[in-house]
Parts: sequence; C-alpha cells; structure tokens
Amino acid sequence: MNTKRHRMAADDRRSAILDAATTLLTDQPWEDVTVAGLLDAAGISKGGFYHHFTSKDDVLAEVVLRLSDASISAGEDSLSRCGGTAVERFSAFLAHSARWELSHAAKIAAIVRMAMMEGNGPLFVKLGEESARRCLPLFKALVRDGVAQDAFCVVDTDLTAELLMHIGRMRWPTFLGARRIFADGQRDAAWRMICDRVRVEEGLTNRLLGLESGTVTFPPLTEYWLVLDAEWQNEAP
Amino acid sequence: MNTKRHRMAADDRRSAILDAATTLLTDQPWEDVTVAGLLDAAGISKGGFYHHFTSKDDVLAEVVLRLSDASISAGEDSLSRCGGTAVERFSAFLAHSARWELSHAAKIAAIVRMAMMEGNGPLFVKLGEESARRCLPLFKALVRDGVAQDAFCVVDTDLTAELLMHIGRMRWPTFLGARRIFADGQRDAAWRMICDRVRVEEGLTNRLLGLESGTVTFPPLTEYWLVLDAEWQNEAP
DNA sequence: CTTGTTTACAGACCGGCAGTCGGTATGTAT
DNA sequence: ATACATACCGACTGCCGGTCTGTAAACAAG
Repeated sequence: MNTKRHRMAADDRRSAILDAATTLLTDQPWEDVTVAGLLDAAGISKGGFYHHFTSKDDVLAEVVLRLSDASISAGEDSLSRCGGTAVERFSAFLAHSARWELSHAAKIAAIVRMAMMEGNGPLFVKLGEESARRCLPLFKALVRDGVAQDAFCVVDTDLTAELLMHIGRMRWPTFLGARRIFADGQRDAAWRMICDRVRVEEGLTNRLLGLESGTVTFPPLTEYWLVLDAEWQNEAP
Repeated sequence: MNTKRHRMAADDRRSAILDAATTLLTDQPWEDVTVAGLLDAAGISKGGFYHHFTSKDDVLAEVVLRLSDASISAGEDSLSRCGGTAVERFSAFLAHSARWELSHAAKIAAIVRMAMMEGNGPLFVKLGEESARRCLPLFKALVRDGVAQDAFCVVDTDLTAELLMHIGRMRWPTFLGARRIFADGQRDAAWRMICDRVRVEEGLTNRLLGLESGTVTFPPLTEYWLVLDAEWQNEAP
C-alpha cells in the first residue's frame, strides 16, 4: 500500500515491460529470467503484469518481434526502393542491408549475443523462424526475378534463397568473433577475418546465382571497418 | 512399500529411463515432459532417478547423444572406408550415408519429428550442435582433400562444408513433408518432391564444389522410394 | 550363516516458480 | 455525484525440479 500507484497508458506500460525484459535478456538466458525479476525490473506488480501479458512466453514472443522487426523492415523497404536490372537490384539490396546493419552494429551485436547465449535455444529458434518468415520471401523474390530476366542461373530458386539467407545469418556471429580477437590485441587477424568473410560471402553469392565472380558486389571492404571501430557497450567479459 | 523393489544393473536402469524419455519425447515437447511423468513411464522413484541422473537436462543431453550417435558414427566410419579420388570418395560417402539413412528411415523420421515439434527449441539446437560438432569436420576433410587434389574448386572450404551440411540437415524435413503429401493421396506430387530434392541437392553440391553438374553423384533416385514405401509407426495425426 | 559395506532405490519434503483471483485505485463519461 | 471501465496490487495456489533421510537388495569377507 505504501507503494505509489503509477498508472500508465497501456502501450507505455507494455513497452516498459518489454524494455525491461530485453535488458534482462542481455545478460541472462530466458530460462533464468523469472517473472518476479521482470516485475522488479519493470516496476510493476504481478497482477499488473498479467493484465498486459498472458504469460511469460507472451513477453518473449513480443520481444522477438521488436528485435527482428526493425532490421527486417529496413530490408523490406530497401528492396522496394531499388530498381534496375536483377544484378543491380541484388547489389543495391546487399549495400542497403549492409549499411543499415553497420549503422546499428551495437544493437545487432547485442541481439546476436543474446541469441547465441547458452540456454537460449528458444530465443534463437524464434528469431530464426521470424527472419525466415519475413526475409526468405525477399531473397526468393530477388532470385526469382533474376532467373526470370535470365540474369541468374540457379539450381533451385528456393534452396538458393535459403542458402543465401543462411550465409547472412552466420555473418554477425563471425563479426563478433573478429571483434573479440580484436579486443585481444590481434588487430590484423581480426580485420583479415572480416575481409575474408565478406569476400567469401560475395564469392559464394555469385556462385550460387550462377554468376561470374564479382558480378553481384558487396559494399567496399573499408565500410566494414565500423565492425571493429564502433564503441559498443555491454562487451562480454 | 507395497511396490516391489526392482533392482537393476545401473546401465540397464539408465537406458530404461532414457528409453522412457525418448518415448515421451515422441509426442510431447521437452518442456512438457515432467520428471514425475518420466518416473511413471520408467517405473522408478524420484530417489532412484536422481541416483542415475543429476538433472532433467542431464537426461536430455544423453538422449541427444543416443539419437545422434548412431547416424554420425555410421557416417564417420563409412568415410574412413572409402578410398579413391576425391570425387569418388565424396560420392561414396553420399551413397553410404543415403543408404544408411534409408534403412533407418523410421527412426530418423521420429527424431526429425521430435526436433521440429513446437516448443522443442532446446532439442533442436542441441541436436544441431552435436551434428555440427561431429559432422562438420567430416565435410571439411572431404572438401579439403578435394581442393588439395585440385579436384574441387571452392570459394572457401569451411563455409562450403557448412553449407553442404545445412543442405543435408534440411533433407529429412523435406522428405517428411513429401511423406505427408503422399498420405494425403497426392502420390505423384510426393514422389516428384523427393526426386526434385535429391536432384537439387546434387546440383548444388556440384556447384558448391566447383564441379560440372553430374560429377559428384547421389544414389539413383529409385533408392529413395523407400522414403514413401516404408511402413512407419507413430505417424502424425 | 553373520557382519559390514556398497549400491540401487523409495518417498516425504522443500524452495521457488508461473499463473490466478478477489479486491483497490485511477481515470472518464454522464 | 454516480457509474462504469481500466490499470494495478499482492496474497495465494498448485505444481515442478531437486534434496534428503532412510531402507532394501547385492556382494564381500570372516
């Protein structure tokens, strides 16, 4: 009773809770996040919490949506805005995505760290499902257009799109690895790791699309310096 | 007290519990499997159970090992037994694996069903990790040898191996899809789905390895008829 | 056949967890 | 002022994973 009763707009309260959950998730696997802890972090009572969410997992689902939405939306509308030939479109899409990712490096790093954390299987799977649900169609469309224009020559549209997405999914975990190496003082090795990764992705992308190496292009390597350069909070110990 | 005390050899008891867990897992996600339920299914008390396992998750870990070990071991020693050129070795490995899989279709199907079940993220992830831990090195070795012999021309050994494994991982989920379609009466469509899948895998494998289509070969399509033909228990409702 | 020791097992018990419920405060419309 | 809706509270419940104390079976030694 001594606790003052803060009444907030439903949406504000929801996002406050979601924020708290996201924060907790940065250094705890979801299994270890308790509703009590979440209540504490969000400054609300159990009754209040269950007025806004139906279950603990309900919160996770929303968190996943919030985490993935920004990046996926960016991809979706970058795609809708690039024209030209299939090859140009593909390269433009790659460039837009890369730039968006690089300018949100800290946030992406945090998400990847969460997803890769021990005991966070559910989060990892849900994020994967969500990105498959929304990103795969993008890649498929891109590939299909190229095939229709006789620009690409793929073995199979769907599997090719899936592999392209799979490659992209493993990019940031690799970047984080480089980042760690960089922090260890092996700066050259770290930078080489990043350059290699990008070059390899470009090579594989062209190969999967049935193109000469260098046809579809990734942004210039120098842009990726941001991966190592950016100041991030919450670095792993 | 009225319960008779069955005293068993430790190993027998362990595997009895593991069997029970595996059975429960066929129609329940791991989250929903309770220790009490497991106790009941295995016919043992709590004290007995915790004498053999340190935790519920300990059981899952063991189950994962048991599920994955047979197939992975088969792969490992089939690899060790095939000689010849890199291309021959690769094809032989593919053939051995395919035949082993096809002759254990029911079991594989059950495992895949478990892993793909809603709310079984942890199982899915753990199985993936285990197969990555043991299968990836196989693929890497295969690819590396081919490159060393100038037989393969890959963009990057490691990523190529990873993609090859990823393709393989998605094979049986696809087969199960075909199986469902088959059960629905669309027999031709189901069979076409399987043939397409195998052809596409073969095409992509050759492309990733930098080979002319048809160089590395999968077993003849007719062998895959077993996917649809075999009598399996526990078909999904 | 005793005795002692180890090992497999039993089941009462515990702390903590997610989720519920009756009730209370804080608006907003009439 | 009255009535209704909505945000919120915290005691409570039921269950679940895990521990603990104790007991019965197997085995070894004398």
